Amino acid sequence: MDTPKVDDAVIQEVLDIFSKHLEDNSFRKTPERFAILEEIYKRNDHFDAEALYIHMKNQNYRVSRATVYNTLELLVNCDLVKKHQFGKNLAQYEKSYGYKQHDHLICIDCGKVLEFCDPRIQQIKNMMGDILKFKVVDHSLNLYGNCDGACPRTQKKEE
Amino acid sequence: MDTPKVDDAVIQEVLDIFSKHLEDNSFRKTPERFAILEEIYKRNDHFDAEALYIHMKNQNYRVSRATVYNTLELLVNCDLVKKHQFGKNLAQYEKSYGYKQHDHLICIDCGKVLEFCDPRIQQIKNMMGDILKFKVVDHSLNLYGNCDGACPRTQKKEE
DNA sequence: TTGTGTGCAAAAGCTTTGCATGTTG
DNA sequence: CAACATGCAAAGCTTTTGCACACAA
Repeated sequence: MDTPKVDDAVIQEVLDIFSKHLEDNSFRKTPERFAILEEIYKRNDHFDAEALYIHMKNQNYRVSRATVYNTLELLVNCDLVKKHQFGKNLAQYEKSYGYKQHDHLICIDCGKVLEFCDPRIQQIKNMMGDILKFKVVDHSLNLYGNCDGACPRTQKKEE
Repeated sequence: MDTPKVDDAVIQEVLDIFSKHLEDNSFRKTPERFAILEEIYKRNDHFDAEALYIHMKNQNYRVSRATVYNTLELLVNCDLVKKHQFGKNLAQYEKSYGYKQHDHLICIDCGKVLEFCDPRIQQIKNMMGDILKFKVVDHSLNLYGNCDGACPRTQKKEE
């Protein structure tokens, strides 16, 4: 729910995983790719591509939007980053290594995102895959509502 | 799962509901709004705004994209149409009156969309709402996978 | 008659692409 | 050194907005 491990050990692990993924697929190991992965794993929130781009710029990295999008796709492909669409036409991303599967509850008033886990999702995936003859490889469950008293009505109070 | 009722009785019902909704909110009853609703209820598939716009044009209605988007929003607000995002940056819509709640299974290879119902979703919504102090008003559950043997690999074979 | 709704086209916002240059393998 | 990745800017696509005109109330 809070304070995920952001230590250097985790960052080293994901860098290694990414490095191997690039190797296995004959993609090149560029400094930009590793820098982007590292910055993502120093963050703890959900972010969009533009925010990540700005963040990289602020850290004085010389990157382009194209590279940010390109790298995000690579990271999604090797399961180090997860991509979401919380109802709007704007992709949101979050790091995913070392976190257990979870889903999201989104406040339609203030945009706040909470996370939760429920084992019944896995059961539903298995059952529906069997019944409908689908090989289910992924899912997305979003609950929409509002956080009532706690809702600041403004965009993202705690940032 | 198939052949939903598309008879005139249903269309009349939704036209009445929409009419009342417009009245209650002091919105005007324009021919465009009713024409769009009617065309939506003659279809049985998931569609995007552009496809609906083209469809209206082909029927020789004189409508604009602005009106299509405007009307879709009105229809979503009064629960006659449901809006989805199946992973891509493109809103998909479907009529929702008279259908029981259902979720979707999307083929990542051919884009085919299947529907299913599972009561456990409702349980999860209730439980998570209680635990996290959220008033859950809506949800979206998409399962992604592929339909293997049945998958035509091409976009939407049956259209 | 008044003001909301519409059509049209331009603008906005997110993402992708083209091209010349740089850099990895 | 050859091919791929990058930066930059332009283009693409979906959706929204501005404005003058039409029409519902």
